[in-house]
Amino acid sequence: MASANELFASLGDSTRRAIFERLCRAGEQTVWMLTEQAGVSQPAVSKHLAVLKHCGLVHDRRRGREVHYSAKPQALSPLIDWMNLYAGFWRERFDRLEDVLKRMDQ
Amino acid sequence: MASANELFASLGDSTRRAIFERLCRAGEQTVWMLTEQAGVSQPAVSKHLAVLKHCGLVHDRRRGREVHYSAKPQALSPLIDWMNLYAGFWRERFDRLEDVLKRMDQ
DNA sequence: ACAATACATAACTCAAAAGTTATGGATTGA
DNA sequence: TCAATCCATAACTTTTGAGTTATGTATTGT
Repeated sequence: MASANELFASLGDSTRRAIFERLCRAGEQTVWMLTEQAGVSQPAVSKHLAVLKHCGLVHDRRRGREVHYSAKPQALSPLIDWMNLYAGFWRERFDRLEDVLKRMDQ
Repeated sequence: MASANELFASLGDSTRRAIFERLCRAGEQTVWMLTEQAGVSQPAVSKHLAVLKHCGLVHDRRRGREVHYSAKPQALSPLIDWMNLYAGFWRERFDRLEDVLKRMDQ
């Protein structure tokens, strides 16, 4: 499980976060599909994906010469924990979110 | 209100996040108190505080020649919204999958 | 008034990382 | 088998930003 530190650093880059968001919204995507809309070169996208993969935010599935990436939002849970700790005020909103994440673990 | 982008970038630096965490835990602190435990120089701390202030994560209160900084965790709310959004996408798909599985049982 | 303290800003250095092009390995289709 | 495609890695360049030292601006105490 990645640390909150790694997760914040990972999602701190806007290009990388856009890739993660697209995987969340549009589901599984090949590297080429991601490259088409990322605004950067294919190697740049591959490097971002490697970073995301390193902290568990994405999963890759090889099919022939294509590699399909998908989001793993469960990996966000250390961030949820961090927020829970430092933003106690917003308890109610967190409780709903925690339920979601618990179901994700199963 | 700062964007999720700015917040992620702000908290992506570990020194800066340590400062924010200390303000959350220990309450109001002067720049000097923060410098003593930050492991970096006073100007570095001031710059981090400026970044945190720019996205609303801290508030400063001048008292004579001291400046007291305090955390404003409410500023984290765009991050909470972001998490709710992207964990929510996952939940939707989970629900759809559940529906599919239920129909398969029948 | 003057020295000392607290902080911010300026100017700069330097390292990390985001980007590039070039290339290699694996797979598919002809 | 051979050209084309998909992706990753290597090598390199460039930019960003975190750190430094030096200095400026208030404010306090004597």
